[in-house]
Amino acid sequence: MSLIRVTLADGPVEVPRGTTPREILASLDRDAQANAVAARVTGEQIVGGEQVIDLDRPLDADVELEFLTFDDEAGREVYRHSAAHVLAQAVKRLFPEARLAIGPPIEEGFYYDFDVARPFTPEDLEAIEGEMQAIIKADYPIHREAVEPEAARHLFRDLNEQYKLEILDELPPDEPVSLYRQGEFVDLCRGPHLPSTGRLRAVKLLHAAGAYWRGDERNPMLQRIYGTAFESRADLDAYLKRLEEARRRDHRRLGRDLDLYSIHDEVGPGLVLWHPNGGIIRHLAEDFARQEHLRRGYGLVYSPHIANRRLWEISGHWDWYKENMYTPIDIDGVEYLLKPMNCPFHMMIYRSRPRSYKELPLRWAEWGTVYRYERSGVLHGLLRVRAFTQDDAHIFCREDQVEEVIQETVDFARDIIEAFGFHDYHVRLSLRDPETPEKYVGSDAIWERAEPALAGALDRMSLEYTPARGEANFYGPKIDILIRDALGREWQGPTIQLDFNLPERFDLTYKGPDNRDHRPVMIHRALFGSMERFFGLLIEHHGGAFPVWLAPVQARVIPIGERHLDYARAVADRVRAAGYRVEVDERDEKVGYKIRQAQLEKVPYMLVVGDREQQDQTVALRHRAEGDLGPWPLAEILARLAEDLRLRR
RNA sequence: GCUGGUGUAGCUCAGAGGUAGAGCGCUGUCCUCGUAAGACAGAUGUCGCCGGUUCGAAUCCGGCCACCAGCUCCA
Repeated sequence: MSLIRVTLADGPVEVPRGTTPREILASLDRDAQANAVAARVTGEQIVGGEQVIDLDRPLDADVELEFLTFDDEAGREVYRHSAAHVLAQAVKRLFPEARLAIGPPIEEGFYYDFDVARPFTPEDLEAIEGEMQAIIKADYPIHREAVEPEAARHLFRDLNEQYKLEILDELPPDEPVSLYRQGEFVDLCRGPHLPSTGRLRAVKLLHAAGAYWRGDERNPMLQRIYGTAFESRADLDAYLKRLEEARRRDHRRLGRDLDLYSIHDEVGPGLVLWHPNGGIIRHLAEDFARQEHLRRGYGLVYSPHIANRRLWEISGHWDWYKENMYTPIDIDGVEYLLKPMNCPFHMMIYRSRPRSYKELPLRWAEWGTVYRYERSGVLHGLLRVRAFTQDDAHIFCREDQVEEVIQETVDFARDIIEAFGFHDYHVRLSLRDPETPEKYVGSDAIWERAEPALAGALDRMSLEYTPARGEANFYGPKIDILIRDALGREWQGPTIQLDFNLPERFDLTYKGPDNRDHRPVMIHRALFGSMERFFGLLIEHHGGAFPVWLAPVQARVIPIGERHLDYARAVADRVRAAGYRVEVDERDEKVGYKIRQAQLEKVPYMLVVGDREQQDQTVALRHRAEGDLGPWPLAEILARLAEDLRLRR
């Protein structure tokens, strides 16, 4: 019998060919045995160099072997993928006519899609979850089986699993496919999986929702069941609790509780009213950003909210963006359209006179309010609305300036979002899909120069990013910065997009040193993205407890009794004179009541004044998070506020 | 737009064919108070909208609107 060499974390071992990871695991300690969910093998003879495999998959080459647990992302995926199979098995038992689609693990759990005659009810989910528990208890071994595609096709044809057949049709016809069996259940699946269903410890179904087959709305709608799975009941409970806490940070709830903004049927869905508390934050954010723009060489421009339909025909929006635009307004027999974007106006400014290479790059910014028709089901608080203000800008430059301009702009974007406390964001480089060049405008040559220029700029800044093939706009590649909301969903914030289309359509040119006309490269960019969305994300990021520089009320003076009112007002006057937003709670209530109010409103500082403070000319300082800080001279409080402002705390 | 769910006081929610309820908040009066809710009293309202069934509809039926979760799409 031939031996293979398996290298574990603590050194190599020689084992007979065909030994399984599980057999090797048997020689390790109990914890390792209890925690392993799958194995990762690395080696020259492994397809792709490394692979995650079942614990029962025989090894037939020299490999490095690493056991994966739930704590490894890959291990977690295996665990949850197996949970999805248990879900499918339970559904097949209770609803034999259900057709299986797909059931992958996702970031925080798993789902499985089914084609069923009637959608699942909450009661169905309970029953299914019960059946899953029975399947877990039965501890069916999970077997992998490699078969020829034709055999698999037979099997699924007999089982009437049309979606599995569709998937089979897209797999390479001459490579074996893998089937996974547990009890009476069989699924077409690449795996890997847990050794047995009993290995699952805490599983919970969360909700059901419709989802189109293959994510295409022309396809039939399937019923998707979402669930999650953890290694222990306690971890599952902790996760559910975290979801609950996230709900408390939801900007829609805080927006109302903190009186920041509102949306009304009478105004219209997706149309936001900013209240004074939200308005001051927006004002401060815009003010800060505007200063930064000027400092970085931007010009400020303004444009109207409507424009002649002809402009949108030139820009191409009328052709390819029509479904997002509102119906025309008739003015003296001419059609005008509400702007869904600001760019055409900036094109016209560029074109308003001849341009020289000497004046490039030109950077023009506008806080432009745009109007887009969004389908009714997609609106979401401040994060997805129908009228929003972009901190839009267009940069016109020569091709040789692209990389530098991109770099400067990414840098600007980071400075802005980090100033607001966002340090955990995700950069995505959206590239074209070279398979479908017909979907993009601009020559191959320009794409081939531009894409590496974007990547190069990110590399030079040592920024980690995810390249995304096929995510580019049809008019050019882009860099997006994604920010998470309270529930972990990612939203596009800053975006920097190259545009090969509009300079062409508007026939923009500049005179080069050769005295000939050249086409400028145009870059769209928005750093907040939209003020509405950014505000929504800002609310969730801080849980409503805005940093001092943004807090609508920075300090509230709380007099203990009526006789301290004059002193309270005097304190407030001095704080206000120093430039802060301060108010006095003059209501005839107990201190505890007023403090509770201020805490709930997340006012950063409470300045409590009574006999002692009045006597000593001090203030009893309380911070919303740190609590009672004792007596402070006013001058020191002002110094502390100044320091908070400086550090954007 | 699609699938499912939900719309009752400002908020959170109970009520399920017989004339609208709680807590918080709000208003008033009293209390003059030392770090997250003082006491008492009062007012909350087109039960999302329109239509139907019924002697009678918040409740049953139909249509519409909005919201929530997901899908598709996107700043």
